[in-house]
Amino acid sequence: MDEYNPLKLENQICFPLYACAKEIIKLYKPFLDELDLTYTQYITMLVMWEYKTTTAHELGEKLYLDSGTLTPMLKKLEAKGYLTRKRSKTDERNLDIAITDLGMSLRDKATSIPSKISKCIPLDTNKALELYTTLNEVLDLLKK
Amino acid sequence: MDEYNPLKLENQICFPLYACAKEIIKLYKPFLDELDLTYTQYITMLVMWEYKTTTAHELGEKLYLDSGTLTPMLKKLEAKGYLTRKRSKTDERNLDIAITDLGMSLRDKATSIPSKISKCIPLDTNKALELYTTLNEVLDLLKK
DNA sequence: AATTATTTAATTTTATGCAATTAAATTGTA
DNA sequence: TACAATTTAATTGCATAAAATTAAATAATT
Repeated sequence: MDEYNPLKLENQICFPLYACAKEIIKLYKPFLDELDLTYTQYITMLVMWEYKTTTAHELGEKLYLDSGTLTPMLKKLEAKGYLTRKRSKTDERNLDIAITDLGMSLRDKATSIPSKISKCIPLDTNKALELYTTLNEVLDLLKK
Repeated sequence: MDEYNPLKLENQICFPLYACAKEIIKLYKPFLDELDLTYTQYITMLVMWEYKTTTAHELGEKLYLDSGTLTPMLKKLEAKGYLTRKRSKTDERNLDIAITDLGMSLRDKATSIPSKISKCIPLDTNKALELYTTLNEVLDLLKK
């Protein structure tokens, strides 16, 4: 019997998380291709569909992304006509982001994605619920 | 009471996974900096410490990485003197990877990392065990 | 009012990550 | 033996991702 080896790939908490995240994001690809969105653009649109307006800073906090990733990506979404970027009137350091009608109309095409993805993931509903509850908890606690 | 909205960020299975993976990999940064390894280089060394020799192809399968990511990274690890890259004698399409003594000596410095990381992650041992058991199961099932 | 500190987006650099293509080697088959 | 199909690493192009730096604007302090 081998001794427990903490340096084994599968015994580290990071690796299954890392690999699983990549593999599951890959599942979204064919569906997102139909919407001409990359994965990061998709999660950005998820926030925009829900809140309609926000700031670059707030988006970064919600998505765990910094301006180095956000800035060029938001410019692309603006170029596609899905949102607008505008300096805030009250504090010009802030960048206000607002969804457009075109961006809002994309939402209908996206509603079917979550259920399609669920079918591709080999986890029963309870296990899946438990999984993302745990992960959301960890995320929350890591923030502090 | 709001209706359940599957398009909410936190209700998608992908997002907590994606964000959690990123945040947790970030925790490794200070420890890996001491070893002059990036995260992907670290998980590559985890495999090398365990198996000593392998091929580029096998590494890709274990780490869920393709040659576009592996090739330049393996060259960097070779440049640091931690491993060697050599065409296989029996099949020159294969690239044999072998750990060096210098690479092997790195292992001692890495043994303390997993326990240090565990202390940074707000999850009790059982919950953590359950988490990566579930994730490893999903990974396994996704392969089929 | 002037100066300093803070906040924020943008920029730069380095490292993944992945799809698509290429090129070399091997295998299978007629 | 030839030749087509397959396998594999390498290359290319594009999109993140994160750290470090820069620059602009605002807030705080004296």
